[in-house]
Amino acid sequence: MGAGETRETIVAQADRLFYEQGYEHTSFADIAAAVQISRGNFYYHFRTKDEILAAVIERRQAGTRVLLERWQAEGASPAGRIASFIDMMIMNRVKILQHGCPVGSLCNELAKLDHPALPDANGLFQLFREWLAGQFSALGRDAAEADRQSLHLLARSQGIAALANAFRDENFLRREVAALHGWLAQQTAAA
Amino acid sequence: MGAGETRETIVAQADRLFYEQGYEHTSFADIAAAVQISRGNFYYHFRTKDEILAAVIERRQAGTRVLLERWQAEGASPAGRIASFIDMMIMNRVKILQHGCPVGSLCNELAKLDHPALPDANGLFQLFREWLAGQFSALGRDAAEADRQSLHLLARSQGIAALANAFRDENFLRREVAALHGWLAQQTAAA
DNA sequence: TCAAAATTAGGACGATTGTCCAAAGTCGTC
DNA sequence: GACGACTTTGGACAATCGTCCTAATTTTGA
Repeated sequence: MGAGETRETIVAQADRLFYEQGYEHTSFADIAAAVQISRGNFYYHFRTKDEILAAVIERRQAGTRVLLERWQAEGASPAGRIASFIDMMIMNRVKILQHGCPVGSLCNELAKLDHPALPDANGLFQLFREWLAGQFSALGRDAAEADRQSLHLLARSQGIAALANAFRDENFLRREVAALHGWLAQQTAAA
Repeated sequence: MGAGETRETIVAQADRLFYEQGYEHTSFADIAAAVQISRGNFYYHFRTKDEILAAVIERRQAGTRVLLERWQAEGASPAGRIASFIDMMIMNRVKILQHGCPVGSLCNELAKLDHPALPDANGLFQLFREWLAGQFSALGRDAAEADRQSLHLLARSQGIAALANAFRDENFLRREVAALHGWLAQQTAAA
């Protein structure tokens, strides 16, 4: 296996484990076992745990950018694109019920650890924030109001993920997603 | 210092540290240093880390019950009591901006750790859930609808705390709290 | 006052952590 | 086919973790 492939596998497995078990709770041994390589080889690709965290965050940012670009290209209207964001919680409902929001839980953990990579993790929120604000702008809102609505939608989503995870309640998740669609329809009509 | 006082001090400091740094990231040494006792004395009061976590959760539950009873007694109406819950985010805004919601972040962490105390931590959510549902019932909702509105409000609050913490944005927090009051007024009018 | 009980101090323990290294293995290239 | 670069291996390392024990100290009660 080439070095690039091994590295990519390591980052992918670390990404999954950080989501499922948390960053600090996941050890080098855990990742090495998941990738089925020795801890020494692990060190060849990443010298510190911070390095792999940075790689995981970078990977998530790249994935998020791809996702947003797809929604941008496939959405027929700004409202339709925002609806894609909302429906993401339905698409990922199984994992959300099990492990919460990957962005929110990571930022929460890194904040507690006072970890230097926290701003990069918050950058994931920022990607969604700016993209959503762009959609609300396209709906006719001025920049400040578009940002406010973007943050409102982000917050609603975070809360839904947090409580759906705590109560393992899929009905609640679907109900709140429907409510968000209703809110979006109101915003569209008010434009 | 009597044993009861020492124990209480330990739990109080552990409570604070678990909130500020997270449960797993806080070591016995950290707590002992905060209380200014030796680790050996620490072990005299709590034999395992799980035991102290259980004590912290119990303490938070007791504190929550006191808080809810005070709101129950001091609130002039169900809507006023719900407003007390919403305003809690303003009262605790400094800590929320710094460390998020104590309940949400603890449940999130324990879920990742697959910790046996997770149901007890979720019980903190349940206390608010049932109390809020009681208020919405007093507003005339049937039990199922009251529970749905309770969960909706809880989720909104969780999301607000999560994003206010991530972006360290007090204006956002105040704005969303105001929006929640507006939502509450709508619910009251619709009763 | 003095022995018994309760409390505290300080260190030892095995396990695990992140980090690091030396040696072996694998691969493409001349 | 052999050389040099890249990749992998398994273990060593110091530090820290939760846990536990024994001895010293303080408090209590007769």
